[in-house]
Amino acid sequence: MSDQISDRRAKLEKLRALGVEPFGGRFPGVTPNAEIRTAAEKLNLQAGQTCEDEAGRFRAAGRVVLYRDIGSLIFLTVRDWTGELQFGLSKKMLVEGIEGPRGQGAEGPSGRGAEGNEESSRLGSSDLRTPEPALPVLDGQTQWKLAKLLDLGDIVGVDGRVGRTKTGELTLWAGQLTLLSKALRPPPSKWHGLTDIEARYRQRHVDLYSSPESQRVFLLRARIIDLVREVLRRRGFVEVETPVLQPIYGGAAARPFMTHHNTLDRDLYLRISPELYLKRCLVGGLERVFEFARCFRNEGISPRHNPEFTMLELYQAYGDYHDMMDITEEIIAGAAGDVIGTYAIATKRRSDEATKGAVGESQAAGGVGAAGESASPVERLIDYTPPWPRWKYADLFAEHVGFSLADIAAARQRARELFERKETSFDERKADDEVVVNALFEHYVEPRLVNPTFVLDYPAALCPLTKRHPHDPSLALRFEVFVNGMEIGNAYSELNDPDVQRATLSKHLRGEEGETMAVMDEDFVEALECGMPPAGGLGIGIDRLVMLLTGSPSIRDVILFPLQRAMCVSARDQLEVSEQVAADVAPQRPTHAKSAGDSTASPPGGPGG
RNA sequence: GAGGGUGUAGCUCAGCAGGUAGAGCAACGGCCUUUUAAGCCGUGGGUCCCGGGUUCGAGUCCCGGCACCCUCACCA
Repeated sequence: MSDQISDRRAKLEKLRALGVEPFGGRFPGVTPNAEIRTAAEKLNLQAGQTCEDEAGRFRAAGRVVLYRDIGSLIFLTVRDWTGELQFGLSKKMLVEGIEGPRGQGAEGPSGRGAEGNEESSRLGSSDLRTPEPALPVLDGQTQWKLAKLLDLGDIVGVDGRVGRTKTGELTLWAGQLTLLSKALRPPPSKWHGLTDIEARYRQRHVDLYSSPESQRVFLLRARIIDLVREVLRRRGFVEVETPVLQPIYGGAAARPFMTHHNTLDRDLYLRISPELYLKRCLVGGLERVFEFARCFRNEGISPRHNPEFTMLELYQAYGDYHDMMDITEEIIAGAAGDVIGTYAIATKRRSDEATKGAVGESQAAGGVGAAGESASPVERLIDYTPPWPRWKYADLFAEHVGFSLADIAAARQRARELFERKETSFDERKADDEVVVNALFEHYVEPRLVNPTFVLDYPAALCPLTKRHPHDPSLALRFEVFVNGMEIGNAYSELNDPDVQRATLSKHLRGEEGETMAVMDEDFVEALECGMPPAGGLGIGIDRLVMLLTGSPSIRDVILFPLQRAMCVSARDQLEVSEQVAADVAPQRPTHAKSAGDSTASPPGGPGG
């Protein structure tokens, strides 16, 4: 075990000996740091001045990120999820009790303890809730000793008054200091946070508390999802939940994860798409439905692919894919404008990629072409201002590939050239015509679609779940939206003819490597036979959307806990050490944990039910 | 699955012609009532990712493995 951890454990015992509970308890009435800052601005405090009246009293809490001990005076920089604030701890103030100790009831002045008051009025009369035992009020001497034992990473609370130091820094001068949680492991440096990308993914909790930029991404993700819900509710959609465990997978072309239900003794798949169930909802008369569907695809991992990801899917009865274009624009441009605050958002690259990656890239690209621009990272500014251009698939193909997609001979020849030059592993000899054409489309066209672009009217053979174009049955009423060369949305005028559906699901296209959308689901086709209203359907990759809007270079930067390989041996050793410590500590816990002794109920930490 | 890169103290990183493993921050002891990544004095801290090999001697060279990042392929 590292010395720093044992040092901190030693402090833990010192604190207990002083009568300080190191892991705190309920601490109601906390004002977020950002709010304290805003409120304090209005007080117009001079440097060196502390606010003497009620308007300057606050209760604040957060994690200690900087600790400056000047002897009889300690300054803490404390961070919560709204920002940072300096706490001032003065020996004189704490020991002599200049602020006067206040009991647990101290909710702060009226208007600020609102949260606490509301809770107590709601819960106060209820016998169901026994109030948590108040933390013992510490005398001034003990509080000062506590202040001296604080470490970076500890979570503390303070009741105090705002003021400004000689240098003008806004400071909450503590009348009372409360330890809310001791940190037994040291945090990463405040200035660098975790820069090791692997550590950021494996120990996301550390990444989050040490990097406000990382926290910001996930707070924005939540707001983007909120905004999507608002847009859809306003349009009359209802949110539903459909099965993740499915007897037959469908709705997309992908390899599934398999699992098994023991009691039913039946193999099941984790869904690759919610589509077929949401359409059953349409059959059932739920006319506008959506789902934030966690989907699972057993395929490669890349900066744009995670084995589990979140897809928004929605279906609107009596609509078509043009309605879906409007919704797509409203959702994505709306999220850019309302959540991010601008229609112009830059993409980013890994910061270390600029130097390290460039070496490998230029070597790899050495034979391919003189495009030495890869040496410098590309940051693109993407413009989400609606409306977005709408191009036909065939037109884009002709423009960028150089001949008509009807010229199959030319397409096959071009595909063979790419294959022979090893620019792609796609072998046209094993593929049907439409698959060859689409491979060229993906190679030549998609990377060039940087600003948001709708691509309309795909070859019907590629779209087994889509209604045919009324004037040209070789086309499907489908669009995909691309941003920064990446597909982020896909929509159809939904196929609702059960006979056509049965036929397309029965037909397997060659060239899809065994992955095909055409998995026959007789139960689904029977549902269509009951009559599904004509409808527009849309899917948007939420993770990718969040990537784009937050300028994150990898999908793993927008997924809290991305899947990682098993940890290496040394990391497991560390875990074993932790378990050893837990075993050592466990027997003495009851002296501090009151509930453990007097309760026959649930095990510690259990839900109690 | 193929190719390239990375792995050194709690964190961020140096070190390389093979010759006792370094800095800043963090930690530990001491001083300081207005600091701003506080400062000053002193101290401790390493399976140089793991396993082999070459060598008198390997963090450094060679081989194998693991993890992560990037590119390509499959896919959203």
